[in-house]
Parts: sequence; structure tokens; C-alpha cells
Amino acid sequence: MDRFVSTFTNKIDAKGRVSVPAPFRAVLERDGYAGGVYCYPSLDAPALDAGGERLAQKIDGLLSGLPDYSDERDQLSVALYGDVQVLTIDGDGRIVLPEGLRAHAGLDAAVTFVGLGDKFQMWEPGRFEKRRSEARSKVQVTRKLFGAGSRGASDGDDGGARE
Amino acid sequence: MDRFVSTFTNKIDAKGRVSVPAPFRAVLERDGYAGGVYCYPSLDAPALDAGGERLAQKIDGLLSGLPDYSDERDQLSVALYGDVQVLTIDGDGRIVLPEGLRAHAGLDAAVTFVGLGDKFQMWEPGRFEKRRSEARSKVQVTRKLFGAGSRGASDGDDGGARE
DNA sequence: TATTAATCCATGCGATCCCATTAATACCCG
DNA sequence: CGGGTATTAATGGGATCGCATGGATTAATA
Repeated sequence: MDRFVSTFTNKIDAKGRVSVPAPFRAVLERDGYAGGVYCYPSLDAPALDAGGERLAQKIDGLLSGLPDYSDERDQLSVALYGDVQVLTIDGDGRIVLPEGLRAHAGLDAAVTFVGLGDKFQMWEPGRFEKRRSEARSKVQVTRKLFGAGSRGASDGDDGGARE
Repeated sequence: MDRFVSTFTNKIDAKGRVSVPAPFRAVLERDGYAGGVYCYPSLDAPALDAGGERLAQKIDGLLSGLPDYSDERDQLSVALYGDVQVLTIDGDGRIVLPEGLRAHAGLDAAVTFVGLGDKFQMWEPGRFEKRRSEARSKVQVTRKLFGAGSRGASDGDDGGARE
């Protein structure tokens, strides 16, 4: 498998270390792990975005779409690259979260790692629970928008289950 | 055969393991089994949805339509990827259901596997029975609406349940 | 030398693998 | 057609391995 999936919650120890979930580490390695995890504050959430090479390239891709020396590009560069930190994974699969990043996500005693395909996020467990339920109800709606969308078969309704 | 059909009920053992019905395992393999079963809480029922690669690609398909780094995409990703667990099937054809998933479906001592074509659901046997009988009476009604009703057809017991 | 960061080591719990047992079904042979 | 056997699936238990976690030790910096 080559994408980040599922959620895991790990503790932050006295030294500020957290274990990156083993499955995520596996993904990072396949992704051309170059000694570090790219990590930066999520633009629109109290969380941190992180990923490997693929994520880095994606960011590059976004910027390359904009004309050089444009205001927009400068702003975006700063927003995207400015706060990026490269976190190294130690021999035991742990990273240390710098104070700045911890603050942005309100991280304290534990971290919830959330797989999002080609990147993952780190949340304060409590906040994530809240966000998750929001996202969930939103999907209910989105789902209806997609309507008969791709593949009509068993889609319209999940087996008609209702209770 | 390449679709999940019928229902089977298996026990959860002391370690939280359940045997995936052999016919379902066969389908998963034909479906390009990549080492795991994708599983997540059903959106509108106290049950779990699960499937193989085909299901995973369907999820990807939903997201691929949205622009990277949009708020909408992030939210949808959380709901779709964040809730998904990749369950590995051990050498004996069993999976382990994580606590979170078990809770959502109210799973305790046994699991009823319900084939739904290109995915299947896992129910707490009691709840499923209830839902099934409801569904049945609904069909009765629908049939009357259609008027056609070649009466009595396959009424007895929509089979499957082994044991 | 004091302090902080990085590396190494130890441990407990949970997940995974392997093997044994039972039960149900298909198969073969008398 | 009946009896018996071989196979496959489900389940239970024991042993093993890996991961997350905590602490100690060493290296680096001021």
C-alpha cells in the first residue's frame, strides 16, 4: 500500500517525542524517504500537515502553476514553504515536534495521526474528534450531491439499512 | 463469481478475531487483494462497510475530482480516509476488528457478514435480524406499489445464513 | 561545565503467526 | 445406495514478534 490511511493516536513523552505510526513510516519509505518528514501548519485547521517526497513535489506543482515573481506566487510560497519544517525520524521511529508547530495544533499530551491519502495530519485528539464528526455529517450531504454519481449499483443507499 | 452475496454469521473470539467467510475471501482475491480489507463505519447504519481494491478506488475516485489543498477536499478526506481502517487477513482468513469500529456497529460476540455486491457489511446479528425484517416488510409494500407482484415468489427465507 | 538534543537500550502490551481441534461437506469405493 | 474417508472452513489456544513507550547514555552546543 502506498497511501496514508486510517487514524492512530500516540503519546508525546516528556522529551516531546512521538512515535510515527508504523504503517505511516512504511508509506514514507516507499515514497522515497529522504531522511525527513515535511511538516507545516495546516492552512485551514488547527492541525499539522505532513508527508514525504510526494507531498513536497505536490507543493512544487502548485507553485509552478503560477507565474514567477507574481504577488500570488510569493504569498503562496511563503505560506507553503515558510513554515515547513523537516522532521527527522530517529532510530525508533519517533519525531520531535518543535514548539511552534505544537502551538499551532494545540498539541499537548498526545497526537492523533490521520491518514489523508498522500499526506497525513496531526491533531490534538480532542479537537480531531470534533472535526471528525463534522466532516462525517458533511459527507452525508456531499454524498447526496454526488447522487447517482459513479457506478449506480449499490451506491444510492448502503443496502437500505436504516434503523 | 466476483460479487459479495449472501449472509454468514461468525463468532468473535477472545482476541477480537473473526473469520471472514470463505466465499468473501475468494471475492477479495479476485478483486486484486492487496494485503488488506478496507473497512469503515457505514454512514447511515450501525454497521461496517468493507471491501477490497475496487472499493478503495471508488473512494479515490470521489476525491480525485476535488482540487488539492481545498478545504472541501480536506474535510472529505478526513471522513473518507480518516475513518478507513485497513484490516489484514491472517493466514487463517481472520481479521481483527479495532475497538472503534466494533463500537460503531455494536459488535460483541458475533458478526453477520452481508454481501452487497461490490462491498459487504458487518452487523451485530441481532440488529441485522431486525433490519432484515423491516426491509422485508418494506419490500412487501413496494411490491404492492408495483402491482406486479408475482406473489409468494421467494418468500420463505432469503437463505444464506449458515449454521 | 551546564544544558539540550540525539542515540541507544530495556520493557510491556498487543498484534501476528502457527498449530491443534472440531465440524460440515464433497468424494470415493464397496 | 450406504459407509467411510479426504478436504475445507471455523474456532481456540500457545508462542512469537513488532511496536509504542520510558528511561539511560552519549554527543553536541553554549
